[in-house]
Amino acid sequence: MTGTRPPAREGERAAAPARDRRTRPTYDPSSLVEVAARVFNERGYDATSMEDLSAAAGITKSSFYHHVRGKEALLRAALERALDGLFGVLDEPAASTGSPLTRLRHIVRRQVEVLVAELPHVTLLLRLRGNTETERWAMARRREFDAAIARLVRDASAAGELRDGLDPAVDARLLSGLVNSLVEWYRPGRIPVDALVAEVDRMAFEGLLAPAPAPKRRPF
Amino acid sequence: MTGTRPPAREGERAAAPARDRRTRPTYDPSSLVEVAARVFNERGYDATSMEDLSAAAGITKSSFYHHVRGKEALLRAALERALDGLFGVLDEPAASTGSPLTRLRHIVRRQVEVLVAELPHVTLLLRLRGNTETERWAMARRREFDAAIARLVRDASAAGELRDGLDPAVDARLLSGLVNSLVEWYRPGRIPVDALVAEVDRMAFEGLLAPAPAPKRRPF
DNA sequence: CGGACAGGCGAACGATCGTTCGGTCGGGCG
DNA sequence: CGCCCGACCGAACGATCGTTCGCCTGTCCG
Repeated sequence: MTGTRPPAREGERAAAPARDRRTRPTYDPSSLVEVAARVFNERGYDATSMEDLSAAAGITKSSFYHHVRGKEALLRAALERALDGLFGVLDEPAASTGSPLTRLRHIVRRQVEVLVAELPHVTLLLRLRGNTETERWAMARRREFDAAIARLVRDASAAGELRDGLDPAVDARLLSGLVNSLVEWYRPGRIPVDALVAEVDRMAFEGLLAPAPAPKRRPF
Repeated sequence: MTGTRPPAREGERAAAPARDRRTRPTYDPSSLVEVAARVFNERGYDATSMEDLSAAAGITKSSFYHHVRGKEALLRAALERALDGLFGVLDEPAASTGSPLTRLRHIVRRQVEVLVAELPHVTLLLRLRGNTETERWAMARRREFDAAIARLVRDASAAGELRDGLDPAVDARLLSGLVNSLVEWYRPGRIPVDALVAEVDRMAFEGLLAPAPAPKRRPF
């Protein structure tokens, strides 16, 4: 990191609890994970120093180590939260009842909601490069999730519920890519979550195009 | 980088030209940029050391500096190549003739082709965090490109060429996200480029769903 | 009142980072 | 031949990294 640092937004330090000091649980582990995930996403995991993290929490680097085992432990905690959210969707009853297409659409819609609810943690998950054992573990779990989606797309295609002439393997990738790309631009509060869910669902399954005025297909 | 390194694939060093040494232009700048872009993508820019880069080129770190100004210069060169490819699409005649929808579809299809042709460089561009001045410059240029897409989506929507009830701003983001997500999984040779282009186009504009057997809309 | 203790701090550790420097080697050319 | 110069290298630079250590300070409990 010889490079000049980004502007380092105002009040970044203010993330610390507003307790006027010297009251009991100043920093609980889970709130520190949240702070860490946010800074990891701003700078990238590798470019984030423990100094950056402790400063964002409002204490010095050495104090920070009283609450946290290390940098990689913070990463793992954040990634677990993301993965728990995603796999939780697969465990819902609606994820395994009905036609493949019905289940797929339900999972996609819920996946969008989890992405928004756990935005920093899922963002972190989607940007891993696999440099440490922790990262490779999380990437493997993420691949399992994607594989579940891919299986559903394949089943829906086999059941004739998807457009003809498409490659289910490619479409599964594109579908995941479409959903996951949310983390690159969505910020809470800009648009309501249910509107976002509807927009993603319609684009993925119905496309952007206006319906043809006089459909040539299946003329009767 | 305290973490254990990824397996470091076989023959990574073999990227160096097979010249049996001591012949003239052993390493030209542009091939080194290519090597660097590849390693940057594998490890992430910040996690990549000059040692990693020089080893991938087959020479020592100090020798590497005879061919290259520095780490950030390599990044800039790679990013320029990506941006030149993308903006080149906007300059094509077909990008400014015809209806907004026609122009949009052409740009999207060409954008996919550029992504594939310049896969490592565009991948690098899409993963920037903005830690250095070079990164922030490239991110700004990338935003200009995305803004051009967003403008076309808005125009197509205003012309009634897109499905009703959609938010053009959101759809532009989703469309870019869909296309850009290619860099996360596409590898050359797996599927032909034109098949990929067709698949992206159909998913984005027509959706995954099979057409309804008896269309209720516009019954005559 | 006193000792335990958690929270916080400055200073320092070994490692690794990007970069520089001085020097060796060997083919091309006057 | 002798000189030059580009390719290459080992060693070292200051900076910064993640992590540890010893110490101080207030608070709570017995």
